[in-house]
Amino acid sequence: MPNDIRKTLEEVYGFLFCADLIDDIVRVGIIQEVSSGQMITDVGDALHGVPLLISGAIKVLRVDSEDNELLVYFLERGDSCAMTLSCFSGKIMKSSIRAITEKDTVIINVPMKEVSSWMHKYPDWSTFVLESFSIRLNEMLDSLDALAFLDLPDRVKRHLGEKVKLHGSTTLSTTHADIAADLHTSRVVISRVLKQLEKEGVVDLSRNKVEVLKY
DNA sequence: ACATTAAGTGATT
DNA sequence: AATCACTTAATGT
Repeated sequence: MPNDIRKTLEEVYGFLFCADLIDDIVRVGIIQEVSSGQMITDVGDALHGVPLLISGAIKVLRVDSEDNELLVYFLERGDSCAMTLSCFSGKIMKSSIRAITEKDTVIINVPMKEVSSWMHKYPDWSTFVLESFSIRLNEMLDSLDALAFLDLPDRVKRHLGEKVKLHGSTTLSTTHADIAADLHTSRVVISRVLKQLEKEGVVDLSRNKVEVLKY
């Protein structure tokens, strides 16, 4: 099994991390396999380590006082979470986001104290941390733009496009209510928007399924 | 056949 | 674009 992990790690992170760093990750990392739709982290949870995504996808959500959600961005293979990376002091912090698996997902969890020493030990690691921040920040700006500048039909289209890319399929197993939750709106308005998109030939609708025809 | 959950719709703000 | 109140349709037991 450890050899297996090493191989996948090399596959996903090999071009970023030197062999020594990969050795260290294998040594201290804890493999976590999570099935789709599971909440991994909630707002207020203590962050004990840095998760490195091996496969699958995770959606990162913001939550309001009434427990309504808003999708911030997705994390994919090779990504990590900026939230946890920000604690390189080694101090344990609390999460300000909720993380839910979008598909069956494998992550390798690195304890916080290791991570902080790697910042000095491995230039590869500090580069990875800074690059991750940069990517996350840009993704967040994209989401902010969508939220501020796009009307709902366009936001729905954008969201569907992202899901298609993520799942590698134009057939999405999702409900109108799920989409509504991600976009922080109500199911009724999503149903209406989707109906309109169906008339325009953009999607094909059936129960628990959205077939994306144009994106 | 019945209950449950998803989706559609008109009216109102 | 949101909410209410209700209907219709699909699916599981």
